[in-house]
Amino acid sequence: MAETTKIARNSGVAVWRQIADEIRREIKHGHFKRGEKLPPEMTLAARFGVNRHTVRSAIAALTQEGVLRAEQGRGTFIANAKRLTYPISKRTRMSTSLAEQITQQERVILSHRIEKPSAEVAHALQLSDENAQVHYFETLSIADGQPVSMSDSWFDQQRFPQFDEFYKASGSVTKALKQSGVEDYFRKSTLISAQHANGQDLLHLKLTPGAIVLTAQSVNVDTNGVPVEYSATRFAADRMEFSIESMSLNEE
Amino acid sequence: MAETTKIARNSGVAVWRQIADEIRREIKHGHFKRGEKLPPEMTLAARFGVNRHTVRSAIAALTQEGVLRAEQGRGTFIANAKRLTYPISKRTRMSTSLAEQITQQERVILSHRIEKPSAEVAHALQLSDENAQVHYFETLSIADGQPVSMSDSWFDQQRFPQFDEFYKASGSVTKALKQSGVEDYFRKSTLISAQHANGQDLLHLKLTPGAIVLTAQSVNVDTNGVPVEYSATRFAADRMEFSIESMSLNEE
DNA sequence: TTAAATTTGTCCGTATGTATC
DNA sequence: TGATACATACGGACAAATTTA
Repeated sequence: MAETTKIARNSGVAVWRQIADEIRREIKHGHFKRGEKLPPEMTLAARFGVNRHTVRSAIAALTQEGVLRAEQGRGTFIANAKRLTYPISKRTRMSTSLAEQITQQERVILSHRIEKPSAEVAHALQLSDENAQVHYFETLSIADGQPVSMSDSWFDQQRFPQFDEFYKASGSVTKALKQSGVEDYFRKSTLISAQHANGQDLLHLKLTPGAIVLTAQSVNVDTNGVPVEYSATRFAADRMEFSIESMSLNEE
Repeated sequence: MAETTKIARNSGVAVWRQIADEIRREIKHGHFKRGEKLPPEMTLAARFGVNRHTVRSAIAALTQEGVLRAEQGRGTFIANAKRLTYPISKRTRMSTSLAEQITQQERVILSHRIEKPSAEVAHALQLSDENAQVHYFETLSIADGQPVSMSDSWFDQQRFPQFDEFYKASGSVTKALKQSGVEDYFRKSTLISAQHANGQDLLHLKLTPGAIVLTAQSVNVDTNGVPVEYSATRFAADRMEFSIESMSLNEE
């Protein structure tokens, strides 16, 4: 309650930054529990003896760091930290890889359409036919009620004409591919990058502006080495990390 | 010059967001070259018919996305995009993996000390001795004059007592390990995550607040499977991506 | 069910500081 | 040294979302 914290004016360090540092320190030292509400902006402004906007700058910085999460009308909350681990291995299956870490998971197909592949997709799926068509799916993965990833995936429509029916019926890529005649498949290559969340990500993954998404672009192939799926999945970076066990990785 | 762009007030979309979207669009459509200076805030404010602070909000959002880069006293510049690809494979060597993509590279040892391993480091290096000591190195990697990664790495000091001398002399982990009796070594596991850059990152990697770092924590083992190096490397996410070729990855 | 209060979000305006040219 | 341009901080007003009475 008391204005115990000293804010140094004209010290070379911006006031908003000092406030952010202090709030971060207090969270770290357990003054707040995860999920708990931070005092309102006006209260903090009074406590630190600054304008509300200065507090807002500090909160904005901490939000961006992933330390806080603000919700209009409700308040500002202490974000929780722990990440799920997603193993990237030859036989990674979305549905089984997280099973041990969570109690409940769900996959929602947001949209599906048949389209002409972009150059990127055609190259990944090795489609040389001028008239090639692909199934395009946009899916959302939810673990324990919280969205963790959004995925764009493409499948050869000529080779798998009924794939969409199978996929929609079973909700499983593995099952749909099996019904389409692909007994088994493997992850061939994965490209990992990170960028800021875009509008779509913010909406579906329930992120705040400034949040980070970890992107994995992967090509899955059948037992003959022919690509069957190309996908680009965007994970909420504060909820997920990737692990690669490479004792039998390629030499090169 | 003319105020051609329409800003819709009370449209449900914040004005600063509309301006950010418009500037992003113009950059994407080539209205500006990479490295070129954006018009001053006041000019943009006049063009869009808004207050300077509203333009600042838009610029802040784009800075955070990595689209722009503001420098006090100089101006705001269009950031450049293209990423280097870092292959994560069983025999990845920092010094050789990027050789084809860049013309010049350098590695600087920022600091070295002998310390007691943290629980995390002891576990990774499988050091059970109570009195274990490790070499700790902080290094900076530079490609074509631009910093790309910062690394913390640890080596068993008891097993490799002269490692620091060898490393400092050769500047190569591979050579220093060889001189220490390790003929060959392999990447055993890698953990990848992404977070916002901290103060150290901002300084050494020359990033702006809000920038993203891609983190790879990896354990390297000798031919007997005994850990020889544990490292945590932070890459500037806008300059690097990871690739994993997994035709011979683990089954599990 | 409604209305008021609370809390965060947006936008404007002004003043001053700091860094660069 | 002065002009330019970004950074910080203050103040006020209203909007939007949620919770409380």
